[in-house]
Amino acid sequence: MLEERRLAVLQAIVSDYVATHEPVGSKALVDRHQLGVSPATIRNDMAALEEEGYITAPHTSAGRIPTDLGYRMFVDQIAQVKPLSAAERRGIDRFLSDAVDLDDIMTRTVRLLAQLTKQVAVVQYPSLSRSHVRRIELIPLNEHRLMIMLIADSGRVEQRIVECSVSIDEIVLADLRARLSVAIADQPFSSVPRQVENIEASFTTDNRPLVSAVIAAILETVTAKLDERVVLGGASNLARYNEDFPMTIQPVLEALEEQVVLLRLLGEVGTETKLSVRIGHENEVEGLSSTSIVSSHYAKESIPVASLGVIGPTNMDYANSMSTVQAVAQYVSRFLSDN
Amino acid sequence: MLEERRLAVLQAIVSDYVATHEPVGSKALVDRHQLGVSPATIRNDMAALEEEGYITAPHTSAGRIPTDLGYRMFVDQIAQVKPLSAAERRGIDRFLSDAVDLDDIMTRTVRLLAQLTKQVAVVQYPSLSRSHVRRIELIPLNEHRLMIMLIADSGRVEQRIVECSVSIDEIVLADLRARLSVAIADQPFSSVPRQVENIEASFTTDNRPLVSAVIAAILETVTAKLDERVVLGGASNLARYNEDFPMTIQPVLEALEEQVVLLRLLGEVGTETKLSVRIGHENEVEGLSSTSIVSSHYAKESIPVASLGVIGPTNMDYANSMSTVQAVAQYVSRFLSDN
DNA sequence: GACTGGCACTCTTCTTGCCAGAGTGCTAAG
DNA sequence: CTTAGCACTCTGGCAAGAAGAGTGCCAGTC
Repeated sequence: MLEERRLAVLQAIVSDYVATHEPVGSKALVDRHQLGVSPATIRNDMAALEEEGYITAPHTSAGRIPTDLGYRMFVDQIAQVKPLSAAERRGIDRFLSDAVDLDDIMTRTVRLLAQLTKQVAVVQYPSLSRSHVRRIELIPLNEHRLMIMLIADSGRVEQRIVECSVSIDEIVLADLRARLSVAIADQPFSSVPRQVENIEASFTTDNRPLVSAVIAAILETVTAKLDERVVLGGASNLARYNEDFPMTIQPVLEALEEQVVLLRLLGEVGTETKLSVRIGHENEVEGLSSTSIVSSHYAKESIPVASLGVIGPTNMDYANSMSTVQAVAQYVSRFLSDN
Repeated sequence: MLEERRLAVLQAIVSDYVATHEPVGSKALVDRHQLGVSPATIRNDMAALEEEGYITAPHTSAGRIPTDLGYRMFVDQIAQVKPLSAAERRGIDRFLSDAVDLDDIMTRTVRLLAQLTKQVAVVQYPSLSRSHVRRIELIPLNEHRLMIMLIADSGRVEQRIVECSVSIDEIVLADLRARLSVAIADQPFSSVPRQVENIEASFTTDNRPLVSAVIAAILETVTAKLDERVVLGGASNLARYNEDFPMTIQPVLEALEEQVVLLRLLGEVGTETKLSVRIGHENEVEGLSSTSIVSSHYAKESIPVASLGVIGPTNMDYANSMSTVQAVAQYVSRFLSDN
């Protein structure tokens, strides 16, 4: 009974604080929740909870606010994520189903997330390292320049322009394209370096400059750009939580501009757990120690290909964020797989 | 003499205010600038300037701050934009010359601008309406889907996926591509709708579904996406001017997320004046009435193709912003033309 | 006629002191 | 284990006063 009620108290504190963003006191708690005991009892529980590190008091005579640990406990406790309403699901469905291509899906997803959660949203493009090459094209642009296009089965397209000192021979190019196509089409991107390594040797030395330039560019693309792209949305929602953390908006904005940081935030794709919540200092990126990240993988044909999520203040509405992120991830997965 | 000194006073007020962001009084003015007259004289001039609407006093006994009109006068007065230092120019050159393709140029440019001006930077991709088609490709992806690629002479690439109910015949596709290529290659994008309108008729009815789907997609791309792309950078600089305008950051962030708004901000490309400054309420976008925009066209081979610029508080350092924007625009123009 | 010094006046901002309110911790009793 | 009561502490808001900054105006000077 005791343990049980303490948990209830913690939950009540978190949900009240999340709603009001103000320290919550013992009296307010018994008023707003049916706990069946008096404020004094709650106070004892609160003292215990504070002792254990789940909540803290900003000063002697304010109410309590949850610590990161308290949020963590709260989040872990919500084992079952509450499902979205039918209307919300329909909204998501409608909004995403108008998308015409991958770029469009990504843009719409990020808007959707930002709008539904009122937080900053981040969506990662399907990782090349988890995709297969669908097609490669070499398109001559002029005498000395050509464009390489790599199309992934996820719909993602990478292009790159190659400058070549010698003039480009269309026949050689077609030959090269054919060989490349045989070597890497339908292969995972991760195997591309291995697959192309012998191609250069099969051309005459005359054509080597062109071939090696192309291959170098391909290698660069598949290695450097492997996970690179992310889109960001809803930055204006940051302004709202200025109210609570006046100081912290700058580092957050800075971090958001760094793609690398964003990618780290979304975390490694491939762990089994789908929905992940990182609270406050649990994420090691400096400048974001007072923000929480709720993220999830999304998949194409049941294989996780990338992550998406939202970033907000630690006192955000976890229940809502978690269910929204999960639902959106599911819808995106379905759309990718259907295509 | 009288008129002349008033102008000097206005200039002094603007430059002091821009530097300190605090109302500037008569005493401070004579201390920091060699005006050769006493504070009392300055006060008379200030009263006159206030009368004419160039400056205003936040309250009875604070110094004066420039009005939008005052900034306007100040900006118009700086006819000759001061050139950047050699070191700065070298920095720009070095940073941009590493760019490998158009995307890269755009990304680097926006970073450069944000960094040099400490403001929010916006760069528009070369407008399709000012570009010519260099090449068109139709790439089959599978039985029912193909990708259209339109490559502009500016290096910009637009791609789009087309879904087709009938299965795609490679021979027809090659034929279509050839005809499209003849029709629109080296033509301005604006003429594409006219050039393709008769192509459909030259195919047998069997192939019409495919052909019309492709043509519809092309039309959509060249019309809807004509000026669409912009990149944004340095949003974290917004946080800094939170200090002065605590309330206004939210609408600004919101406006920045709307591409349409950004495009309107950068203004129509094609007017003769290169460097443009819009101050405060001079720009009609709501929510940005306390920001100024310094923008410039950039060109490819002397034909202006798009704009770039910075957005900042009205009390920004105009001299620096103007010279930086101008210099960066020149460099970008050179890079585009050299390629 | 243009400039200057002086002076009264007006505001803001900072500090101080004070009071009310909220919330706690503790103790003693049910 | 729970509850009521009470003393204690801390914040936040408000008012009053002092200091500082800057202006406007007037009378005098070059």
